[in-house]
Amino acid sequence: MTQPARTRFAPSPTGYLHIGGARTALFAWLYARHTHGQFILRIEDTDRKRYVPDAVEKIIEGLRWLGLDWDEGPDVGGPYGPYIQSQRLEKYQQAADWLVEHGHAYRCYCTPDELAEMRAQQQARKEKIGYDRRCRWLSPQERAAKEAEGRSWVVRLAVPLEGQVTFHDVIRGQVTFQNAELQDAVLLKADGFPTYHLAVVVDDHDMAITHVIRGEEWISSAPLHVHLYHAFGWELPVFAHTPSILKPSGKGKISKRELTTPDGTTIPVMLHQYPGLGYLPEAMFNFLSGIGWSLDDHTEIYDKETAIKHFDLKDINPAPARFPAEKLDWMNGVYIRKLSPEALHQRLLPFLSRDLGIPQEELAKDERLKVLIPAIQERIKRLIDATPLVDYLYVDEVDLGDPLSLVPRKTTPQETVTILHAIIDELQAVAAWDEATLEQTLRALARTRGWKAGQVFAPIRQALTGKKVTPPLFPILVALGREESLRRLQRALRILQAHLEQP
RNA sequence: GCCCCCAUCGUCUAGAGGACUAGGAUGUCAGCCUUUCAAGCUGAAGACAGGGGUUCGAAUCCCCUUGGGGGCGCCA
Repeated sequence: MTQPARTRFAPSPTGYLHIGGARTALFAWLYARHTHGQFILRIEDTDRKRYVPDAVEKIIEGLRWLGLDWDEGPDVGGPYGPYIQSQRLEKYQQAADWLVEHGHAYRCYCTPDELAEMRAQQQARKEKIGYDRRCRWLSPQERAAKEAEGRSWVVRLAVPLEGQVTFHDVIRGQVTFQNAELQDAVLLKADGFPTYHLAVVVDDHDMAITHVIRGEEWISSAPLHVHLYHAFGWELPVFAHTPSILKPSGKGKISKRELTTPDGTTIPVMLHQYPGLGYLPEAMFNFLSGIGWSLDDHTEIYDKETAIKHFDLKDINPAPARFPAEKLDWMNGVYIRKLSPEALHQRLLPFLSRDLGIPQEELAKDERLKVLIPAIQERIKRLIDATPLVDYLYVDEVDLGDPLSLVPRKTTPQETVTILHAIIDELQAVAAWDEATLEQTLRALARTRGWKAGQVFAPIRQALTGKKVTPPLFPILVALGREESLRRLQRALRILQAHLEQP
């Protein structure tokens, strides 16, 4: 058995949770649960300029919807709190001071304007872009002078000038960078807030995180973090840089607040958009876990417990993946079909209520709807797909459109009038109004009169719903009841006849 | 431009030197079923990016090329 791991998901509240972030969180959660360790939620709100007020709330909502839970976090507390970085500022400031005192970092007095100017010059001379370390070599006297001027300063990491750093990544193996390629990154900003680099390292160490699981966009700053761990004399955590999820087009990774178009259709990339479209959280979980990881060589549908049992970081595929949107729809359909009719009924209520403008309580009691649930269950991929399959129940008069739409293929309008008459006669006389009896009766009618079943069914479908595509007829007849069904059939017949009598 | 990561059917993936005639899924197409549409079942087409090595043997190891992704901020 592997050692219990402490993993964390550390989103920045500069926006909402997107698919890629959710999948990374899911992997970190899976690994914590797999090892019977802990999963921690930490909020990295060190960028005051880009802070989005309700982002934390939305992110938490999204993670919970997905079915993730955390042992420690801003909302649940824990022994290593606080779990919000803006509440831990002293820790970072102390850490930065310590680094400066011990020669691992230095104060830099350059202003943003000076830095911009420096970069512009580097660009003009086609030199490598990056901080030229001018403040690293300042003499004590020069420093004293800068401070006397009252200039503000940032703390920068003094990276080794030569040699290389190597770290081990569970899903990529050894990764090596030349120190000469590294920047003297800012650790503490002029406003006293830490940058990501300082804050993650300090917090991951403080919170006893054993596995740093994050998106692959962090690979290039990992060497900086390794140097920080070394400077502090701390033990390195295990790194796992998760592959990014690309747009369905394959061009670029999925980014915040962007809707992507594969071939005309738009696909939401923010997690919070999915519940409202009628995707089930258990389907979403299953689906997301299957991007960059697979249970085995043939299992597609599995629950959380099974995933936990099989999951391992080292099995993550390092290659970036496109977002396979079509597969999500298929999988969501699978999960919808797995629901009991009662459960599906419950989950459908908010969507139908919204689309039909009918209070949920009213719909919940509607027996007609219940009759139709099993029939629509295998016909929808998302919860929002149900509305057009039941909306005809809730209209006073069906919109028949062109009266000739009542006429089936290979049938004349006159013949259709005859068929409708026969249907109405038959249904008025039918002994019991249940699916079996109705089917028997109508099939018998077709047989004795020499009509194809479709010639009888098509006009009924059209008369009752005004649609060409609907769930099966008999549940609809039962749902509407004898009286309403006949009323709609008679009205359809009248309209067709009237149409035929016109010159 | 420089650095890093990556490379199996259209797409998501299995594959850790011989078990590969490269497996599963999705999507597509066809057939069956059938009252429409679905669902279901059957079947088909469909991939190791290219080139060099290493080895008795390579999808699997190494190198190069190409292609994709990421990074190069007082953003995370």
